[in-house]
Amino acid sequence: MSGFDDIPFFDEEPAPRKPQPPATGGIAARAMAARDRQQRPDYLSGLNPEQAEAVESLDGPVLVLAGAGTGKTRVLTTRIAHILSTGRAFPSQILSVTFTNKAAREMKERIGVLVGHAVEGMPWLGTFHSIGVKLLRRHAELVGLRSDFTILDTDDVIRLIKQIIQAEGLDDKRWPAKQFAGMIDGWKNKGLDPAQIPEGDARAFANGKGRELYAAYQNRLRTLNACDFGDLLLHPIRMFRSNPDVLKEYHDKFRYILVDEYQDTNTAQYMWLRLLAQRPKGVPQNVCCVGDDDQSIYGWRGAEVDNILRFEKDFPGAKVIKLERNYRSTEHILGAAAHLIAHNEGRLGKTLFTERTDPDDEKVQVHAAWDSEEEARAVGEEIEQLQRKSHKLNDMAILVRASFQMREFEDRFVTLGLNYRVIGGPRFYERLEIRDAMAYFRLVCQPADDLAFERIVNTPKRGLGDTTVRTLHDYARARDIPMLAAATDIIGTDELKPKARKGLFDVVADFRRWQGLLETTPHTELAEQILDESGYTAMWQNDKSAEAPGRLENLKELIRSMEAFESLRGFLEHVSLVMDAEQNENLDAVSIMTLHSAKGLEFDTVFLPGWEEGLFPHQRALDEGGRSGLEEERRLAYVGITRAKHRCHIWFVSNRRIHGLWQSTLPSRFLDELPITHVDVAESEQSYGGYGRGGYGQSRFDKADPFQNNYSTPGWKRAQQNRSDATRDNWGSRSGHAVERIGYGESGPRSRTIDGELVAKSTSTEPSRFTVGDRVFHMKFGNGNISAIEGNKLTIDFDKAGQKRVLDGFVEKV
DNA sequence: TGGTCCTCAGTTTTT
DNA sequence: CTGAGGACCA
Repeated sequence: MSGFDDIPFFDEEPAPRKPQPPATGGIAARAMAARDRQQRPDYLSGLNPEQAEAVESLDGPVLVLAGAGTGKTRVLTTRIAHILSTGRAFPSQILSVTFTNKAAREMKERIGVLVGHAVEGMPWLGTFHSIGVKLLRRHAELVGLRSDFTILDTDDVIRLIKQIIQAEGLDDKRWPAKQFAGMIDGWKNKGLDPAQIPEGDARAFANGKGRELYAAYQNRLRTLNACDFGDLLLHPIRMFRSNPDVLKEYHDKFRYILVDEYQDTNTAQYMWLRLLAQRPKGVPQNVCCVGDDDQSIYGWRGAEVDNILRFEKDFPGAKVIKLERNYRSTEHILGAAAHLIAHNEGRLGKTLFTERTDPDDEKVQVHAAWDSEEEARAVGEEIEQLQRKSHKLNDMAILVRASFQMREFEDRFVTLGLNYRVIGGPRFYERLEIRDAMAYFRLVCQPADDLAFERIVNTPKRGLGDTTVRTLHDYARARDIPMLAAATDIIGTDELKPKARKGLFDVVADFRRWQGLLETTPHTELAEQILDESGYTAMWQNDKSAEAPGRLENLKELIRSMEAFESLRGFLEHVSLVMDAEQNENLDAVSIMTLHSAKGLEFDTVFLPGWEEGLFPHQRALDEGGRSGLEEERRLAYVGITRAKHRCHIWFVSNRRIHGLWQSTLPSRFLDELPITHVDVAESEQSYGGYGRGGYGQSRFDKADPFQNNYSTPGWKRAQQNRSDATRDNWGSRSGHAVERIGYGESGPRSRTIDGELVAKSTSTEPSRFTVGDRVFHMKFGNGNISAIEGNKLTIDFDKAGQKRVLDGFVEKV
């Protein structure tokens, strides 16, 4: 390597004020390094020995196995600061990859703080995808694109695929575009071209046309000058493979490579990294990957834990550093988490420990509730109690397995007047009105963006229905021109009816005018003008529906958020990659989110509701993922527990409403995998009965608490047995215990209570043992009369609880 | 073209 | 039970 100034890139920073980076391994470098070791700079002083080693091992491959709360981000950022301040590389010579924009943003901030003075940029710190875009914009022509290609999001992709399926003369109902989009995504995650996909996969869709459709889709993307998210990884890989000279430029350029959350990389990302990390024999591969195999929870979307497990083979001579000293949680929380995760096989094996022990630290609490309503109520009460002891709501979080669980908490918090915020719900940029507006902007910047054209050509209504659009589409395809251009042509002919022609004429004129203003008018102003002149704003102003005002407000917000950008183009690029909008952090509120979105976060108090078989671990994970599915669920549980700093409260319920029907549930097997030494079973003052309090009968907890005798009540033991049985057929065994009785009615069908589908199907043909008008008793709702029967689903008018629908296994004739 | 009815499905999510 | 998406009719 001769240096950096002969690398022909123009966006790199000018000559540094700091010391010149000497050639690696040079005498000066070693002297400087020695000096730095003697006078350890500030930023190194707070590190523990393992962290310091991870930061200072700069030559050769390094794998940092960073357990939860062990200072992973700190190591990464300090390592970069160290590289910079020892003059080993310029910011532009460090490639640093994260998975989310948020992680990238945080790293930039923290590096800035560490280095003190302004570090220009870190132009190559970003997500795999944003770095992919950057590479592609420079070398687009090498993969058959123009550098102004557009990036399609999921919605665009689905619409495009739908068109392709229809164009093939296939029934798009039988072969849903969404499903195929998922398949393509899966293939791209694995780095597969149409030619490379497995024969079985190719046959599985559309009577064996899978491969053909995938190829057609790629062709279509190329004509549209567009990429989907997968292409942002695959195109650079293709480009590097077929242009070794270009790859070499980047080899010379990137002196250090860092990868965050390595356990989440998929095969394509892995190939990408391998390519960039290649070095001639004898040249050290300065790759540093940071991750935690125990926190790999994205297998279902293509992440390969294997990548991290295989690191030492992939990068010979790699140094592996484990960070196990935890700075986040109490010993009880760590003890519980460690014991749980130890049930997984195929781990690299870390055990977190902490040096702080405080006898006042609370153990992990396990609570039982009668049903999910009570669960929400009780959690709400706990939160209020903590609040009274002046704990901040911001320090509390409810982490659920599936988003439908959020609703009951939200309902409850609304009635309590408790502030909450839902993290991860539908996103700002995915809203209808925002996407419409964006389509207008896209088409102004990108006249060839047919998907944008089709989206808004008749929004607001301009009398341009399906027929017109199809005519335009065919016209454009036949001549291989964009649809907007086709529209321009076609209005000069008499191919359209006068009404459509007029409408189209106006649209074309509008866009031509806006395009003309692109360079001269400030972009926020132009954006507003576009929305007004197109009639889009008016469309919502005239809309009387309840959402309309909100939508208008969102449009204003959209314009406002554009102010931070220099141009419409810059804004569009940002949005296509960064779909998140910032949350209001000033409000003190409880966070509600899924376990998946909680990864990387921490809270003083964490509530983990819904620890029941079938929900957590999720039935589908077990059915589809088998053993590895179960292990991933267990890692998810591990992630959940390790989010907590001081208090971790786990809940399970006996009855949960699934698809509108009340079903009885069994405690999660994960509860049994917690160590009793670090866990307390919460004894609650209040009745677990909920409705039962009023005298409909006793809650099962009045008689038997499943936690008595260290989790060894007969019911629970039996539940354990049933679960571990390979055959799911022995549901007949039962005793007088309440748990059993609820789930498997005396003479009811032999069906699994957790799995709603099985229950529903297995009985649909059998005649019901009940008839309308029967007087029945239900454990939760008490007495009532049957008013309707559908298969095994009963509609019952309860005396006190009102009308409910329940499964027949839950009630008895009186 | 717009609204209403019906059917169907129903984990997790980033880019 | 809910929400989405499609079919169907005015």
